[in-house]
Amino acid sequence: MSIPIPGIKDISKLKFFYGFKYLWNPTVYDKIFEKLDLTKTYKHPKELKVLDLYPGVGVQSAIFYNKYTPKQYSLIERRSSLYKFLQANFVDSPLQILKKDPYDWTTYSDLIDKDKVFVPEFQSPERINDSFLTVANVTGEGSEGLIMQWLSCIGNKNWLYRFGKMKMLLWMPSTTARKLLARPGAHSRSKCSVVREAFTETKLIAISDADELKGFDSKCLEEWDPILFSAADIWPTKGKPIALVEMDPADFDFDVENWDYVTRHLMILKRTPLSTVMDSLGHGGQEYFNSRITDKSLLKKCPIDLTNDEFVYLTKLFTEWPFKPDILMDFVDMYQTEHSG
DNA sequence: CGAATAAGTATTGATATAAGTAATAGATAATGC
DNA sequence: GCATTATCTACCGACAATATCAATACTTATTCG
Repeated sequence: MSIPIPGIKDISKLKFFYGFKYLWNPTVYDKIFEKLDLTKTYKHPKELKVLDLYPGVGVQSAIFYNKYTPKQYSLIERRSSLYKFLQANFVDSPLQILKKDPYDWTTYSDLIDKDKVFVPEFQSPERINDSFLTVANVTGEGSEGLIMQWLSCIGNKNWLYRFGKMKMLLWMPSTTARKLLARPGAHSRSKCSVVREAFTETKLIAISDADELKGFDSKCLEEWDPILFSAADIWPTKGKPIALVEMDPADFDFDVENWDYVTRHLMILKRTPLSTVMDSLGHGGQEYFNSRITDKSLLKKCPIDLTNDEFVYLTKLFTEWPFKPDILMDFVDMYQTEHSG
């Protein structure tokens, strides 16, 4: 018995979407799931537990369940109009609808540790966890910060990432996807691009506006070959385009705290050559790094041009620096006026 | 030379930065009579 | 049915700073009749 998929007729009656957007067209979902080829990772879908964050109208949730019938499928949806919609559409369905806020850290500790309503299995990081998947829709223009926080959880191996290399399927605004996926030297290369490069293997899977592809690396696009659909396939239709990204945690081995300090401070002056920018890591940094960096061509590069491997190399030099500043003392206080005096 | 064009550069305005989300108002739904 | 109360969503106020980037206006340099 399959779960009925909510149609656009009903979806469009809903008033509030909280600035989020949802793909509703099942045809596009068919293409997406065909492309994702999830059974490659999840050989035994019957053992799979899925956490669905901000499922919204639940079209994807229903299609996913019908396709794979996982062991457990939990939707975390707090916003009342959407929660009610899910309740109404999925009565007596195996989908578990929980009225909790995906933004709150306590939601997860309650779910997993306290109430044990959704308990994922830990798997060692040799491979992608094949019994635990998270899908999320964070397409709200104002919620970009949440994605970035989740990403840093991969680096800290906390939050849901304490259960190993958990794959995440993540809907986000196209502009966010562009920033995340930017390669060295690209216009939108930023700290978060480096974070993504350092901790994950990430692919663009689908996007709601072909024009947006201009902002992505053409070599990568060839490899990803994302599915293009249209604004008419999403609801609400107005607003900025959205993108689906597949994010797998990757192996990394470096001091995350120092690396974070180095990348953050260098990327502030991302178009200034290393030969002159290194003082931003601390007094005397320029002298130190100029003497330590043997490769002259690296000194000519700017932070925006650096790969993560190069950032890791700089981090190594940084940790070896006898006069390096105390990175724990590093809170950038923009509004110093409040405290001086 | 001196006018036309090319190249350089100062000025302005827009956008992104990082990454716990402040607060309060004003509309809608629920309640009570 | 209607007034009152409770609940819910919408307001980017702290980017009250800085760098970069694109567009434009304005100088200076170069070409060539």
